[in-house]
Amino acid sequence: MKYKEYKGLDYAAMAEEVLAFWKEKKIFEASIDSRQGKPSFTFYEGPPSANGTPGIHHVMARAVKDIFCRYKTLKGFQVKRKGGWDTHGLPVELQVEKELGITKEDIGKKITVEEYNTKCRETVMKYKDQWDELTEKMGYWVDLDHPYVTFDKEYMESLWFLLKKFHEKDLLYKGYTIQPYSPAAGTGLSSHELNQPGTYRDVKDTSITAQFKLVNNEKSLRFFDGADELFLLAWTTTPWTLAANNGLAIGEKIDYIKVKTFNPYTFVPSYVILAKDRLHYYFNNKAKDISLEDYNEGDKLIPFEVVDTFKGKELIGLDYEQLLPYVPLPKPAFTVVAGDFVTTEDGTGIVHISRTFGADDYRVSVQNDMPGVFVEDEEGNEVPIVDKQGKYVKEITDFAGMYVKNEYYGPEETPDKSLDVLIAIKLKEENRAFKVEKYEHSYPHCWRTDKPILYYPLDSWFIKTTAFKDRLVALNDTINWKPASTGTGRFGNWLANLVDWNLSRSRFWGTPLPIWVSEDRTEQKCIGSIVELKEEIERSIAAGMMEKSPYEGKDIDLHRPYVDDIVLVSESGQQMFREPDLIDVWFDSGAMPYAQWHYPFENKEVFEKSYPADFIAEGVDQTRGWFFTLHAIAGMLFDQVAFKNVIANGLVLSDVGAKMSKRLGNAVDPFTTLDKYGPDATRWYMISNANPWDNLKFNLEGIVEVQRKFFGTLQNTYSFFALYANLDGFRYEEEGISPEARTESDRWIISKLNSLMTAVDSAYEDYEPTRAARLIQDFTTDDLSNWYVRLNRKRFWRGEYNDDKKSAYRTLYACLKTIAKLASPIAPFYTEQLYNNLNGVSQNENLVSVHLTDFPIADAKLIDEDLEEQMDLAQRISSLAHSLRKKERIKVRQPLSKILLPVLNQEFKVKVQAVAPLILSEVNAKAIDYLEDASGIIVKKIKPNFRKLGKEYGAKLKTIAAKISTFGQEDIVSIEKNNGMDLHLEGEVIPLTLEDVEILSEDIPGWSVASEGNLTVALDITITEALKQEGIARDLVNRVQNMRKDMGLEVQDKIKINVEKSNDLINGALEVNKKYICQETQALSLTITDELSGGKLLEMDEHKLVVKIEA
RNA sequence: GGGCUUAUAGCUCAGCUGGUUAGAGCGCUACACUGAUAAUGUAGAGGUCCGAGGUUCGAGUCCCCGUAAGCCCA
Repeated sequence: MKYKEYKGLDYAAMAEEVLAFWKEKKIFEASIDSRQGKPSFTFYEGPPSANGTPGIHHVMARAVKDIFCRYKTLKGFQVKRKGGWDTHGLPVELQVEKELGITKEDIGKKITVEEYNTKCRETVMKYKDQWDELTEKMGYWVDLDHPYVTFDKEYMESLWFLLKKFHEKDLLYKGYTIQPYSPAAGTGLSSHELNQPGTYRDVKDTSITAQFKLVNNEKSLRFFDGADELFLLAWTTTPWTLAANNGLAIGEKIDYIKVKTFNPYTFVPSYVILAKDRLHYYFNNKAKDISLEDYNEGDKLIPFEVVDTFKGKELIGLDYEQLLPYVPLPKPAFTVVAGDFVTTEDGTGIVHISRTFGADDYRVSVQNDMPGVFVEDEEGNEVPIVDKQGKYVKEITDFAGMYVKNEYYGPEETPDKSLDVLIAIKLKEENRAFKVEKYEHSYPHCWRTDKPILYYPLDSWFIKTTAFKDRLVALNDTINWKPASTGTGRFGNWLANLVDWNLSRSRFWGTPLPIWVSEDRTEQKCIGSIVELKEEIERSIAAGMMEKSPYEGKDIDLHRPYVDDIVLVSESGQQMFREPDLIDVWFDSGAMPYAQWHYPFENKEVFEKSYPADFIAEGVDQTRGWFFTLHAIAGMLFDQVAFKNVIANGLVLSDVGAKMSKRLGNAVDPFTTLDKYGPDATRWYMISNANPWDNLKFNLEGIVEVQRKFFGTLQNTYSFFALYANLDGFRYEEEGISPEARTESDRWIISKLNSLMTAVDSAYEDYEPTRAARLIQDFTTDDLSNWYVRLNRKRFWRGEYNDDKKSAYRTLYACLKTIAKLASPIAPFYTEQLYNNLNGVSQNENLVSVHLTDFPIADAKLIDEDLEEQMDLAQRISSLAHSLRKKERIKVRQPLSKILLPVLNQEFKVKVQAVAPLILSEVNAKAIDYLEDASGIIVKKIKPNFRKLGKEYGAKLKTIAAKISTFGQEDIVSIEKNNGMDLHLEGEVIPLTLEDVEILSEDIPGWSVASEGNLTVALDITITEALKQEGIARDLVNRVQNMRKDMGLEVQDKIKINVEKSNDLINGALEVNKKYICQETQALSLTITDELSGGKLLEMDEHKLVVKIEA
């Protein structure tokens, strides 16, 4: 059996083969089964939605997931991973509506809810095949045969179970949110509906800048400062909300001013407060020089004087009087609070807050506990001061029954003066209006009725997440976030500013809220299982509430419309109807740890074993989505984290850093990419190029580079091994020399390899895949290929199959096999092939797949740091010598007699001596001449040790450094001899030790030198006759080798060389180096003849030579 | 508007707790090597480390204020 040899490698085709192999041998299954009984490592798959096609960023996200599942498998864990599908939600509904050419309006009219939902169910899996194909092709191992599907009855039953738990704990309650609402249509609008083109229109509304009168008390004393009355100016384009004002918001960092002026309508002298930046808008600059005394009532120009300036922060907590006191409110209403939404782009920099009619307003009111303006309706329910038709309630006595927008009136009924205008007049009369004007702005309109919408409080069900805020924060602190900043920053801040989770959605395709409420709304029932639902239906039928169950004669389906038809009976015997909302789809996905196992109805043990997750990974855009809902449900119901480690990966952008989108046409198709470059290079590129949490500027050239640089080099190295191993019949059978007894370079690469194992292991362990990939890549290209193989090539193809050769094979074999294992989580296909190519011949591991192996464990005995350091020296010295050759224009093939190397200490010399043969062969020189200190020809340089001196002397460092730089050779010698020196500086004595300075050799007089850091190298460039001849011999070897290749000879084929007699130098060179030439070229003989016919004329520098080769 | 992240060579990225010539790969140019060869080595060109302040003997690194880009929230 031979190691497989390749002529070029098609990575994509290779991946196909490996894929077929995995399938046939069921390797994925085996990777789990073989870990039976071992500790489990739990991974949760965040469910994708299959109603869209997968993109290249999914390859990224899934590569990250796959890497750690594979790694943990290698580490001996059993890693079960269930696939899943997210199936509910608005995107599905929208797609169905698009396909059917209908709108939400038509549901229940042109199409029944049942038909609609059936269509949703079909549509949501539309691209499942593509997703499965991508999963398979990219090598993402996840159980696709038993996925969880969020629309499954069992899955939804688990959701109901969880919702009931929230309900039992009194954490599920009904409140309201401020939503776009169309009074004309009598319905709320989704943000999606609001984003339809044409919704926002420019309209002219009456805007009012109102004067809110500050209460003069201890808190506000500093601002009054002599004023009788002091007003905060706040601007609104919806004056009808002023009657519902409950607070004023300012920007903490904004500068505000107090201005002495006159009210333009009542001419009353007034003090007003507004943002400094807005002064020019409210006061005419032409009036700035007019004195307040010169003002006469009715003057067009109103004088003003800025009398005070302060930061917004100082205004927080001030009390003011209610502007339109129709409905009284308790404190802390009518207080100044901070709002992060306040700007000075328009208005006064002070914003009127109405908890019932604005989303920002609602939020800031809740944060500051400010109540909103509500009244009671006939049934005793709290309602806002505008009813659902858009009319003021009776409590607003002056305007009761008026529509708040003139557009809501019928064509004949529209009053001349709109409510906004009437309010403006009222405020002007009361000296409470500072400016009234028509203002043109963009305002959303209802797409059904064309009339303006209101922001209005609508019923919503909430989960009381705020009750668990502290606990959720504390639990989050125990989670290992990658990157950490997402956990502390983005996610941490989100938790710190947590508001209750709004669960309600007014939709059709989703999990219905399992809450039934009695007619008088005093009784509630939350259903937590199918069994319970069935029992309640029975009870209801028995009580005569329903004639028959909607499920009679068919399977239970918890979707709409069936649940809507269920009328239950309350304890007191009332009818109970289901709350019409669906729940937020994020609850679906956040509940997957439980629902994927149909917990608690089935699989209790499985669930308990796999909870919480050890690891999850998704895009950072999931912070407020999946990451949060997982965390909230786990924290609130189970007092647990849902996941212990999480990678929040960044986005995949186009090569110029723009967002990829199908619309812009810059989206990269994952399938063509995988087909063209293969999955390994694609994955390796994505992981090695940048950390997954950084955004990736996706560049196909980057994949090409990875393919060439990493996979090409690795494949070359393997091919090299395979070529010679096959020739020599190496099969890893014979006992070789133990690793400890091998050559320097063998021991060095083995040491490096063992260091690599530890480093890569800890990189994976720390969830740093990029670090792991780069470590493996650097080892492969730099250490293994460019140094070890290059320097040891001859050992593989020259001479007998002896111990040294066997050692070389064993060493290279071990390196390649270990790389296969270390890299297998990232590049599962190529490494599989590499592993099986190696192990398939040697059979020294009884396994059929790299993915069934154990992660390599470093042998500390084989790590030799001194040796690694020595080799580092060898590399640096060689590199310097090469640069000298370059400078002197002497090619490497020309041997030189010696390298000169200054040695400042014996330790250094010993290290270099250990690797001297390598250096000599690398730079083609005969010897190293160590220039000892004593030789006296080395010129030294001294540098202060800034790090050490800086700590000790601080500011004096500058003068010390200046002094040191003046030192000559004698000073340096003296410091070395006396282990230091006392520096005399401005009367001070500074004891300088050897550690305080760095001494290095700089120059060797009379030689051409090269220096780098503390290394200096010189080259003896005298070329003797013997050296010259040797150079000629090497030139000939080179030419002959080329001719052999041109003739198509195999490596092991023997030849005869005939050379035509030339000048003495060349003839001599050939004679002297005959043996060498023959050995290098597999020649049986080298004959010099007087005349040679049919030979080839070779040009070697200035020499010419006729040569003929016979096979 | 708020929160978070990023900004270093033409491109993609390193640069640990602050330490004195800021690195690598790719690309470009030149030279070399040669039975791994569509590989490889050496060298060269290429940098206001996004900008302005500050702390410090010393700042790519720490602090502050900006600018630009991205994401989430509003």
